[in-house]
Amino acid sequence: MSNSLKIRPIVEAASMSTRIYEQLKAAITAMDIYDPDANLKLDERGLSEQFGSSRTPLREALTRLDQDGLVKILPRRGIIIVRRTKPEILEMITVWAALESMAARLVCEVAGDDQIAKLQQLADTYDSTQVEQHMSEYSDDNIRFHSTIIQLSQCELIAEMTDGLFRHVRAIRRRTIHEKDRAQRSVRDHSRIVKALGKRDADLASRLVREHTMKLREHVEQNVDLD
Amino acid sequence: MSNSLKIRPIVEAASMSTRIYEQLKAAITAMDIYDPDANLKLDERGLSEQFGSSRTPLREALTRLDQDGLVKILPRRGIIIVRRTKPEILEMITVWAALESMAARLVCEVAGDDQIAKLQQLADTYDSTQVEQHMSEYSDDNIRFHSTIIQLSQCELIAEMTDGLFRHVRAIRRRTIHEKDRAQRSVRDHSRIVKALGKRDADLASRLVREHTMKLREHVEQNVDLD
DNA sequence: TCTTGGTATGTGGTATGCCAAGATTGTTGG
DNA sequence: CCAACAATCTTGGCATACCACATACCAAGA
Repeated sequence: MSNSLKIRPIVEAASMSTRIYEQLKAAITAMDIYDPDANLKLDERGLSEQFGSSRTPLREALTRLDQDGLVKILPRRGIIIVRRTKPEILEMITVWAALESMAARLVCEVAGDDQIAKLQQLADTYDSTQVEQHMSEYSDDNIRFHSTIIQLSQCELIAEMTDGLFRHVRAIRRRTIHEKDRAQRSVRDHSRIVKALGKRDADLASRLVREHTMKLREHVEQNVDLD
Repeated sequence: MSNSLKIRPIVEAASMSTRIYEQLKAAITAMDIYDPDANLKLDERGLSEQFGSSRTPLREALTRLDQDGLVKILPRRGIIIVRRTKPEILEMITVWAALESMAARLVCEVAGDDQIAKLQQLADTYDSTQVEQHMSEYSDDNIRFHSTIIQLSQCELIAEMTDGLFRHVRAIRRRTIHEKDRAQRSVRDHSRIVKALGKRDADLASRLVREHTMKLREHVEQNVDLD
């Protein structure tokens, strides 16, 4: 045993409004906002009561969510959780493609071989022949693969920006049709991407990443129906 | 004369907080925040008095500015206008490159020939030999060229995201050294970009745009000194 | 039954006041 | 003269009250 005091850093108590903001964000992210029966209306006074606070910090949280684009505040009409239209979702995927493509380029420059090896591991978790049996898990690991690329790029801003995009895109995944072919192709794409990163071929890697994500765009455009 | 009343819809007045938000954003954008003598501290109570409002709408505006990353609210310490660090600026330029590069790709697909012609016009305004004499105007036209590409991509999201980036990058332009060589090369780059767009060569156009912006990144990295 | 003005209610916007926690200044004991 | 402590000021966080506008409901008249 150590002979020194074991001090854990004081968890800096977040302000009430910040905690409310985070809780609401998590709650909105978790719910299926594209369910036609979903209740998208928020009640300021009711919520402030539930959180045991006054309206002021709650309103600050809502302002931030509004700024994030998660809710829309309509003066004297109410606060609603926003549903993205299909064109908006497609734009998000396009931007995602642009950012991750650049991230791949950066990875080629700054990542260590060991880090790329870890990426390899993520890509190899699933064999393309057995993906179909583990679709639900694959979905998460798929996201993990992509966000790992972004992490390895060491570009904090790209990480921030894609974080918001993932949140929205994830929400409509429940509405996507899972073709088995797509999953298999996805696994193969990942493998190719890792290989390009390993060879430090920035042009190839960024192209593959872009094309891979744009395939998703195509898929959503053709197979996802909101409303 | 018509026999019916001619009524025009009441222009819905923006809320106090929104107007304050916009004014503050414009004011912060306009000032030189990297001037060592700049006063970066904001006073809630003082400002609310200046705006002739109470603290509440002002605080909402500040919350939004905080969310935008323009100011930082430090509990019980004050509100300060944030200065970007050099690494942050470099990341912004990188993201800008990624987004505009994708925009160029989209332009190849969706823009009409007439629109590209208009872009050509912007690019041709300056001859590479006479740019040096009109540096200040060129600076604005330069931005105009790039934001036009983004407009023509018809991707609203890219437009939004780059808008915030431009705001920050523009702020440090006052601190950049204007080498005449750079301006000349810039003009030539623009010309090449337009040509690629005209030929609908998406790969080439996106590459040129990316390289062009990354040159700026390089330039800022080597020649701009904040603090 | 249908139209229509009135009214009650819901909802976000704003004003104001108090509080707690840093920051600052002043004071005192060594 | 200076360090340490205390009083005071500053400043953002929060609670509460009231307002203006949107909406829904209702009743009276056609």
